[in-house]
Order: sequence, then structure tokens, then C-alpha cells
Amino acid sequence: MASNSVLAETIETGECCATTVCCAPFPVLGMAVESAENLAQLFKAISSPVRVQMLDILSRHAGEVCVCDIESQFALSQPTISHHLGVLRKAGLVQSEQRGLWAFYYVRPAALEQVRGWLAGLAAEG
Amino acid sequence: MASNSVLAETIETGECCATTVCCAPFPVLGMAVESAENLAQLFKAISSPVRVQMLDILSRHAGEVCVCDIESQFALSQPTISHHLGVLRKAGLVQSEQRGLWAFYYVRPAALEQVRGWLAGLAAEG
DNA sequence: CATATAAATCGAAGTTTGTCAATATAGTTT
DNA sequence: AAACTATATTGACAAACTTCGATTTATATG
Repeated sequence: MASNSVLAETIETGECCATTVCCAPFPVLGMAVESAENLAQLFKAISSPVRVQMLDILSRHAGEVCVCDIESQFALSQPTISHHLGVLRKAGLVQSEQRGLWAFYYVRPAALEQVRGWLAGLAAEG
Repeated sequence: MASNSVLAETIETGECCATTVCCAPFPVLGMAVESAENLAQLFKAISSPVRVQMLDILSRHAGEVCVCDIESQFALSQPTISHHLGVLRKAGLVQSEQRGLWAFYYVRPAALEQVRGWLAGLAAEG
């Protein structure tokens, strides 16, 4: 799950620039690689205007919104709507429930909480 | 600024499915198109593991981190680091300040606040 | 059972993103 | 000025994303 190691794996005390030291070395990485990947995946799932509006709609009509309702709000084809809902679903941000012929969607608070938690921690010292 | 109109522009009372009504029609869209686009752009800027870690680093070392510090934390080329910082900068999430030979970066709280605000509103009824 | 409807999946085209090597720019030091 | 150092920019290429039309699946209805 750690995967492709573009991110440094451990917290290190970094040496800085080559010549004159530009700033004191300090321990830099404070978050695990998996956390960063997990969070990035959540942000990516939200990073489309369509999906932002979908989350907005779903959060204001919990459990009551079927796909055709959402479909009618966008100038997009049915497969595209389905795709965007799938992105949100695979990220764990929403869940669906088949009721008869229709699929009803609702937001999963747990996933949102994860994003909010990280942002709250960030902003603390910003 | 409203642009490509994939998103519905106004709040409407939507008609639903074709045959049997699956659910009561209701006003659906509660957010302006520009808001959705603006927010999506912020989410997109964060939606990479590298940039998540960059924000983490910057938030924990406000104003003290030069690019070479960040560079040393990733197994990525210098242009790629510069690119990711550029994405964050263009989104308004961070700002840079040239001091001598080095560029120091810090988080812009206002942009984070915008994201946090929307998420807080969302989760309220979720 | 045949037909219709809601939603998901598949396949393809166009666009965007991530990455690097090479080059450019700007400031520093000798 | 010449050489060096830290960042940014450019250009290229592969991978991922968005969108659609066509098809498939599942459920409902005549």
C-alpha cells in the first residue's frame, strides 16, 4: 500500500543547500506516505465542479436523491453522470442503495470527516 | 467567468423520472457555478500525494522553508518540485517570497479557509 | 414473455496532468 | 566579469481524466 516511493518514507533531518546554508536543517516530513496518498485520493475525487455540486446536492437531500434527479441538474450524458457518481463512490465519499428501479445516493460522513480533520490540523499553525 | 455550462446555472424545481415518479421533485442546486468551479480548482490543487505532503511541510514550518528543503524530501527532479509548487501557488494555496538566492514558501490561510468552510457546511446535514 | 426504463459498463476521442532533460533567469561569490 | 547556485520555464512524452455513443444489466410493467 506504500507504493511508488515518490514521497520520502521516513522523517529525516534534512541537509539543505550546497553552499551557504539557507536555513537551519529541521525534521521535515510529518505524515506517512499512505496518509498522503489516501488524502490525495479523497481530494482528487472532489476535484471536479460537477462532483462538488453533486456532493452539495446529496448533502442537502440525504438519502432522497436518485440518479435521475442528479442527471436533470447537469448538461451531461447519463454515462458521464454515472461515471462521476462512480468516482465519488469508489473514493468512499458517497454510497448508493438500489430501491426498485432507482439508485439512491447519500454522502458518507466518515470520508468527509477525514478530509476535514486533516485540513483542521493544517490550518492550526497557518 | 461562469464558463462552459456543464453545470446547471439556476436553482430549479426538477421533474424527475419518466414513468412512475421515484421521488418528490425538489429544488436541487444550492450553489453557484463559480463557487463549484472555484472550489473544485482548490481541491484539484491539493489532489496529489506530493502536494499534500508539501502543504503539510509548509504548514508546520511557516515561512521558513525554501524550495531546496522541500526538494530534499522527495525522489523527484527539481523541475517537478517546481511544478508542484507552481500548482499550489496558482491556486492561491501558498505564496512565495524571494530572499537572496532562495525562494521561501508559506501557506495562505485564506484559501484553506475557503475549503474548510465548504466542507463544514456540507457535513452539517450529513 | 416482450417491452420499457434506470443505471452501469465498455470503448474511443480529446484534454489534462505528471515527469524529466535541457535551457533560461536571477542572484552570489570570487 | 566569470563562474556558480537556486528556481523557474520550455518542450516532450506517457499516464490519467472527461466525455460521449453504444451496449449491457436489472427491474418493472403490459
